[in-house]
Amino acid sequence: MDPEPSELKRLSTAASPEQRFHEYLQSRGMRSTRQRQVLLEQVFAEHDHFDADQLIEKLPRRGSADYVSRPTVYRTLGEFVDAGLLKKFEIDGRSVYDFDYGYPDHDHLHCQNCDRLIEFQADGLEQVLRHVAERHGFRIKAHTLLVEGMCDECFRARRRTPRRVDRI
Amino acid sequence: MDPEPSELKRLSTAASPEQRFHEYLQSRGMRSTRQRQVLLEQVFAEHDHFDADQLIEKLPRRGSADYVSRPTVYRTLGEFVDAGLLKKFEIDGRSVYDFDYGYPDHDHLHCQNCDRLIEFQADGLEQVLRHVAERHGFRIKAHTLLVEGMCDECFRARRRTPRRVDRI
DNA sequence: TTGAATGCAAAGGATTTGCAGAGGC
DNA sequence: GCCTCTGCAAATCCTTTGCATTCAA
Repeated sequence: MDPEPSELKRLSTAASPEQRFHEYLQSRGMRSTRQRQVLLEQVFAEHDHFDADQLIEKLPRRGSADYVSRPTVYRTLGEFVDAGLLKKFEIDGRSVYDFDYGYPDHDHLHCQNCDRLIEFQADGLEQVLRHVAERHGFRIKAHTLLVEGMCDECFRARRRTPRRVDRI
Repeated sequence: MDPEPSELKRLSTAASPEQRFHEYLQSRGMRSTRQRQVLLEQVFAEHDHFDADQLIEKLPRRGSADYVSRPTVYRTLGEFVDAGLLKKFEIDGRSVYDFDYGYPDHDHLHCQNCDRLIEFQADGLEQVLRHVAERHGFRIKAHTLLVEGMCDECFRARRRTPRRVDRI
């Protein structure tokens, strides 16, 4: 789950994530608090997938005026997902958050060797899904496609100096 | 996560899951115990995805001669995955096990309304993935495609008697 | 016989919740 | 001032682990 620069470019969109989130808050009678601001800024400062702990590491520490507690981080991430800013999925039992707003649709390759997450855009996928949905009368809201395997780097490295990784 | 009869037919394969598992055990110097037998039978008695709790509910209770403890259930499910009999993925933070041996490749539609998991075979998917793998020099070992949305039944039901489901 | 496997109890780790005080609007 | 939000501490939920005992080979 090591963050790395995304290959995908940002799409220009009507509203910024900040604007969109504020609309979301207003429409629900929710308040714009310091904590929500801090998180909004930190999350959208970088454009990469992350989990709760990785986010917390980057936040001001306990004692700082901008400290945000762990429960609030979780609560707010849930709100971002609700607001359509982030997408959430799971790898090995932990939640990973990924950008869903102002980003082109994409999925991930997960290297079981180095744990890296690599974004990709699968050309034909949308069509395949549309077809499936039609056949089953299913209304698609979202999808997560996670491909497990070994990335190119690890494959080459292993060929040079073979070492076991998975189990015993 | 309500189990329901699979639409997919069983493929005839060289060895039965039982045979395959015994080979797996032997090749690793592991033993064929009563608990592993009980689990093997219960799991392959039905051909449907399940989680640990659903499996445990169907097992003999504490006190029975065929009782299997929770830790052993988890340990053995891991062995089934290792042996290539089951596939494991996650929905809402809990592990779901699905048949991987003697079954055609398939993925799932997950209805966010009734929580049902519907299997499907996506025709073009394999090709799409092969293409992605090639482009990224990625060696695919497995994939999980989970499509979230609303199943036909729920959609129709809701149109008749609209009721909110997701949040508040 | 002997080392692998099990059950028990307890630990672990991520995430959530109850609640009293703080703070937007 | 009212009602939402936050931080704290503790709880929850699923899953794993340590260890003494049981049991397959």
